[in-house]
Amino acid sequence: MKEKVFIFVALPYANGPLHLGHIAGAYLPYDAFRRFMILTGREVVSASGSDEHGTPITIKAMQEGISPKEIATKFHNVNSDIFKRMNIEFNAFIETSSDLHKMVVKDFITKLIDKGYIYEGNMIQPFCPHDNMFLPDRYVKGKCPKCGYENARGDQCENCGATLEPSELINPVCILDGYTPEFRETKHLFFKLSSFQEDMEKFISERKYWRDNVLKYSRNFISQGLKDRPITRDLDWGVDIPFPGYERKKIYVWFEALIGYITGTVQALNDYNGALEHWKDKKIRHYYFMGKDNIPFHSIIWPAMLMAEGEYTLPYYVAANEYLNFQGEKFSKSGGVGISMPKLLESYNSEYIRFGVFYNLPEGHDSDFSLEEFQNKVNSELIDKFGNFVNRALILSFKKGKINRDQIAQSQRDTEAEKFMRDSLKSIINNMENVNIREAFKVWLELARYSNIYITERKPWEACKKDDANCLASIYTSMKIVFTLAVSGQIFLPETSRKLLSWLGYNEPVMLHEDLDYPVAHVLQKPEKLFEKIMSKSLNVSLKVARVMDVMDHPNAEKLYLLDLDLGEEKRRIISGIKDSYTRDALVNKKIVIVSNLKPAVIRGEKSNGMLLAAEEDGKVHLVLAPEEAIPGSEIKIGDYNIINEEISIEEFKRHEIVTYEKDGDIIPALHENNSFIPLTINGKNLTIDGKVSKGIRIK
RNA sequence: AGCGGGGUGGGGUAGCCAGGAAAUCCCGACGGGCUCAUAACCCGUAGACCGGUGGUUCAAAUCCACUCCCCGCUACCA
Repeated sequence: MKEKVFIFVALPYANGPLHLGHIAGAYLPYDAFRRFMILTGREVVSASGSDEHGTPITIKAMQEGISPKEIATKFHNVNSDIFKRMNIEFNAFIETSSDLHKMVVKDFITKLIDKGYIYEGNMIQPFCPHDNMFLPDRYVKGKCPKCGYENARGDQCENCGATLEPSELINPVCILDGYTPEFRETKHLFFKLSSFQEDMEKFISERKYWRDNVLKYSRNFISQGLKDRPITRDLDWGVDIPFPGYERKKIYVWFEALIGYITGTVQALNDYNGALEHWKDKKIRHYYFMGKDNIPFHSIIWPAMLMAEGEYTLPYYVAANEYLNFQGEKFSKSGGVGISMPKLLESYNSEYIRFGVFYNLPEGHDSDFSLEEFQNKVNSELIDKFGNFVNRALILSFKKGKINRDQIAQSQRDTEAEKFMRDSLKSIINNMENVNIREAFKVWLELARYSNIYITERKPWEACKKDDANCLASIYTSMKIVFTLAVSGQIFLPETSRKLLSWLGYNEPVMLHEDLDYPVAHVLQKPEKLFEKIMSKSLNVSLKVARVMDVMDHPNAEKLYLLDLDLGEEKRRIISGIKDSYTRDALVNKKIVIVSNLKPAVIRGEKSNGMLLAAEEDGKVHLVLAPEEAIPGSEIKIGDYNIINEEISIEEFKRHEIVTYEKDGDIIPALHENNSFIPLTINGKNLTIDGKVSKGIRIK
């Protein structure tokens, strides 16, 4: 009978599209592990879903004038699509606003109430009379009573680090509308987490095989003493509470989202009672994947909830990853750092993205993702090393025709290569078994590198001219390695592996085990290229031509202008500090160049949607100008860069050094990179600089 | 302020928890080889006193103490 395994991933919050950090931190490692479990013969049930309730979604909905459900559904669909395109698969991907989930939660909580782990208590909560709602602690800000910092949040002061209650703040205000909140007493249900102090200590001490980061966080969390936690909130978007007197409240999201794992199991098996029976089956191992911020919820709180429930199986493994940063900074949608998955998928093949993430998996510690390194690694390691070896072997084998195992006698070098291959395979399996996905991946890649050396040393192309024995043995051994790479590669690069296997005549997934059998080397059709190299480099800087329509003085700033710009289809207003160098009349109708994908900024009370390019020398500003015939709104070309047009922060823009550069006697703007200068052009013509400037001046 | 991560050849990294001969891999530089292969592949050379100081040890990039930098989190977000 097949071993059963449950694999879960933290539910993504449905208030925005996932970015690469989420994918690397949880979903892709999960997907590799799930594929591995299936390929090694386990019967897998896996689940995740959209976490759709909670205040942030209701607020976003209010701001956009639509219902919370619409927001949730929108991002549920966006994220489902991302998973599909990334080949990240689930047996069930639920929505927490579904009837099924509400039913599961209700049953779960009822059981906890019956067993006495839920009690009623009162707490003082800030209430905004203007919005007519209770506010989460962090939605209140005011002066810190400890250090006097003006912008302290209701839960903690960022300046001195003090943990606060919203009611302690001096002059508290609601961050949504600035009104002063009232403090009202409100009753809530509490989960008796405190009664699991000893059980949790024991639970954690029994899980020495977990990763260090998880153990550290968990021990730290427990040692501070487990406190009871409220599990209800004064909200109208969430799961109802099956308890009299709570008709106008909902379950707090953290409590309810965790129960989504049970909902997911029910949905995957399509059998309510059957799924719950499986949850009671202690022989089934439960694996959880998540980012590090989610550790205590999965290593402490959820296990405690399960202990309270009494019958369900506790987590076997909690795999938390660290963070993937983007070019040195944390991914942040709102801060304009990083690229969203939809954009990334527009530019790159999902297999490349998977490769790039596995290569840099933030398993033991934070790691960094930069587009440049990503392309470099895809080109040099995936395509040059792996792709090329596979291609060499396939072509040799295709030309030679079918080779049967009985036909060959391996040389010592062949046996040595085969041993290396076997050891690699064992190591991949072993590492995957212990959820060391990064290491497993490295071993897989190392096998490809080794194999290039092997095939170069054996020179089948030469051997085949002399004697058949060496020719056949070396080709057959090479193909054995290709087969091994393809089979084990199904974990990481499913499409590439599927393609490879089909060329070898395997049209179904091939199960993974230490004694892979490959009796006949036979390449059915002339092999195609597995990969195309990433040729164009990407740059997330969108520069556009803009015609100045009107110029006004900034109402609250002496040195600033407001410029109304014509960008073809679009009109924009930007703010610029060029009053000392340009009069209003000198500006009107000029064709200037702006950074169009900058995150809008508010400067002295006026909103600026972009920034113009100019060089400043000796206090005088020189505008970057587009040729007279340039069409407003058209995009500037920067060498052969592929321009990604995604909102960026000013800091990120400033990393790109645009300078004045002398070419054929003219001073023109160019991007300075790796000691070379790439001119900015439009329709093949260089941009110009207004007035006389020296070369090498920074443009900003 | 608290918590977390990091400082290793020109750039990016592995190794550190379980200390041990020549510190890994990719890019880049230089020289050579090969031609089955996707301007690939293979070999070789130069280049790192492993942030600093002190300690433990026969032995430290690796353990301990102190110290100096960097970055992230403590806003909705892994």
